[in-house]
Amino acid sequence: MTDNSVDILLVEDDRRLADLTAQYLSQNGFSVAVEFRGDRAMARFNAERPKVVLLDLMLPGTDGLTLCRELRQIFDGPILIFTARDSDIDQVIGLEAGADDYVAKPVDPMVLLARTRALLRRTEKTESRDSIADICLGGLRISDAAQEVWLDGEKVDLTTQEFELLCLLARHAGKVLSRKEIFRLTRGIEYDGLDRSIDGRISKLRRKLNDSATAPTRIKTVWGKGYLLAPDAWGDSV
Amino acid sequence: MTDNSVDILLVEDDRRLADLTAQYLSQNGFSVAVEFRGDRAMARFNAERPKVVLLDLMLPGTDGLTLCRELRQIFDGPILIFTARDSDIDQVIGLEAGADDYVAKPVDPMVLLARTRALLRRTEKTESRDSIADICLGGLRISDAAQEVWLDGEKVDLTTQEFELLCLLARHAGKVLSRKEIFRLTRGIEYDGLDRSIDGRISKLRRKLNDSATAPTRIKTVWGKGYLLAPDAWGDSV
DNA sequence: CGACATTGTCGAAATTTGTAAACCGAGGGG
DNA sequence: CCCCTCGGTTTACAAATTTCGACAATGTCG
Repeated sequence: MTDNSVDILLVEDDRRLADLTAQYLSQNGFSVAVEFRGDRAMARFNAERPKVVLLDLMLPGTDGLTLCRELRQIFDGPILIFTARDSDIDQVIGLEAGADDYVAKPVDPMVLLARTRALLRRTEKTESRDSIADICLGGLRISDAAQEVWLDGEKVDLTTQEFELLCLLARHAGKVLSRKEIFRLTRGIEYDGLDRSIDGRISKLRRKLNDSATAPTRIKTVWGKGYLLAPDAWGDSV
Repeated sequence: MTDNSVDILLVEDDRRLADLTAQYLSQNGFSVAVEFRGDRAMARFNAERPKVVLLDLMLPGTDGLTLCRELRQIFDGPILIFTARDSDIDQVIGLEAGADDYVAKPVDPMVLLARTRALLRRTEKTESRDSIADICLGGLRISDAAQEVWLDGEKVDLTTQEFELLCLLARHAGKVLSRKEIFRLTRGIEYDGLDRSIDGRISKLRRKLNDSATAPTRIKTVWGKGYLLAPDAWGDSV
């Protein structure tokens, strides 16, 4: 899944600084991709799939803060803002925009490295849920390897896309996934805001899993947000 | 939810600064415990079980850095160091010692708050999986995981927003929440002062929970302030 | 008791979702 | 090559949910 992706996406318009920083990070074991323009950053993010994003705020094209908010919609990993704008209120705004850290320029690359490491230390600890054996939730068993799903001992016949969607929801059981995220993670393209294919697939999935839209026990709708797979709310293990 | 534990443990020997900081954090919805001595910090941590630790480095008793490393052995949650020692190398050492963030004194409490929130945002996202205890108040049971509400054994059918609102009130049961706060926490936008959607939702919630506006037993109106969810054993004095 | 501010409730308009039916393109026989 | 099937997408419309303003009811203060 997350194979040929770089570790760090560095969004910075000052090329000399960007090169220096990238070089330092590379020397310390990270693979780095550099993007100079704000308006290309999202596309670049999609292409590179980095673990961390280091973001300058003053960018040609899109504003860095806007970028941060957009990124946050589809990216769970750490975002670090580093910028010349350094007032207290700027920091607060940056952090409220969804950034994990905010450092003022000029910044010693060593500090940037230490902070990046601190962020990764925190996120990598929890992200060990990628390619495991089976996922079991209530009467549901999802075999990732065999691409099969069993419900209360009965095998459920799902199409490829239905299976992908169920897997995705299961891997993030209990968390709401927006259509935007679902689009990105299953098809790698941007959600245009009016596509209904996800809804249709959810509808079919619900039928096959004996679930209903009005009183769902497994796949729940969070109005205005997205869908979520309920974790084992059915009594057994906690 | 974790109940009788505080949100934040503040370890700081300057009492005036500690009080000021603690007060500011309290005003913004966090419960805070303050510890002045480094050598008592570990014991205090065990007693309080906070979600976050804010740590000064210059302390009587144990050194802050040592404390940080020890703490890290038994504590997975966020540790934020804030100190007067501010060289780049100090930062790196602090972060390598296991801290999640490092800010230089003097620091605006607003910034400290924003950074604490950023840290909590990141850890709570992943920790919500195993701490899915239900909230129970009188005959009311709110299951955050399953997004379900039960009243006296009967399941109550709520919409997403109604559920969000009830959850919010329940998490702060006994505390008045202004429309401004409710707006910010449920929709992330500012309250314009004349929108009535909250009131409308409260109205519907009351009906579904068999509560009345004129003689409320659960959702009480605090005139000119906002709403609050009454814990069960309550008369009417506020 | 007014004058004013705040809250309760209703319903129309706008937004979002559920779902069935139409559509489309890629195989797979015949 | 044509026809058929199947998975997948798009369209269309109904249903559900939310927003937001109107207006009555209620509370506060002088």
